[in-house]
Amino acid sequence: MIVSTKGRYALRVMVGLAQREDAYVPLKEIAEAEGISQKYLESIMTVLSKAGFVDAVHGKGGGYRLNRSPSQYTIGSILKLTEGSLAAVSCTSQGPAACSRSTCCQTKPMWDRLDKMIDDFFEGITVEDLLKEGKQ
Amino acid sequence: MIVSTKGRYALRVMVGLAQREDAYVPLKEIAEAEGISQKYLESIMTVLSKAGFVDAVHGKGGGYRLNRSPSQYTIGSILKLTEGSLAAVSCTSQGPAACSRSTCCQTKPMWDRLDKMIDDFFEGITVEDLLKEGKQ
DNA sequence: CTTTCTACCTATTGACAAAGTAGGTAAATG
DNA sequence: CATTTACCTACTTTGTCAATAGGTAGAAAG
Repeated sequence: MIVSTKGRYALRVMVGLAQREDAYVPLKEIAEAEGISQKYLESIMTVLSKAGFVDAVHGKGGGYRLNRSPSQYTIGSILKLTEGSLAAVSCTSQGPAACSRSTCCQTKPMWDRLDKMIDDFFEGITVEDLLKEGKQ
Repeated sequence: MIVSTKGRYALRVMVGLAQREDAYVPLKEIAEAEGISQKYLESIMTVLSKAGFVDAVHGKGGGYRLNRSPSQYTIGSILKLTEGSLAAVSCTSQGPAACSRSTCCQTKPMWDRLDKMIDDFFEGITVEDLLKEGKQ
């Protein structure tokens, strides 16, 4: 599984917020609309908020909303934020966790190409694209 | 992580066996060459053997070898066998585990396209391709 | 026919992360 | 001040991956 529920929920929430345009939507409402546990969703919204992907306002009439146009959010940026990484295998990671055989491994170049392909895929889609897709 | 060590080890073993051509290579030798635990590798070789991907011969002079030309093995076929599935997300699975929102989910079409892209990628590469890649 | 080499089989363990839960604190509004 | 909301820290549960342990059975050589 390359993308866990965390990233998938985040995407659905972002598309949902895009549909609501400039309104502030409380967490409770998002959770119910998407069928996600409120408590679990909290941890996801915190990440989105801290990274500046959404505005958050306390108190009555508050909640979350996007702070840019849906076309300004790539799917890749949202997934990298919530998942940490989109690597299909651990082989391609750098630093201390790097594979000791990476210099001679005959499969490594393939993993690099796969990573590149997946990254291009997600960076080439925006929240706006998903919005439109649903309306067809 | 879309591909675990099981699948990655299996690929490396298949490429390794391809290099040895028609010789029977004992598990112990493969494990040492690839730096994989013998016992763990056993479970992988059993899968490859039962699926008819390799020939296995007992006793002295025995071991494992490929039973087709390296060009006859797609990477996709090996990974699907050892990993069970190459799905990037659980959303795209059919049957009882299917997502209840799949019919209305605005992200689902994207996951379907991703799965297709990944499948095409792996089905378009063979063990022979990886062999050549290492020699460049 | 016995020893050695090899594959094959079943079960168990440890580590880790994902997914979800619980209970409280702080800010904004009316 | 009361209500609504976001924010924070910690915990539990679950499941899978990765690896380990200890055997059985087949094939070949001496």
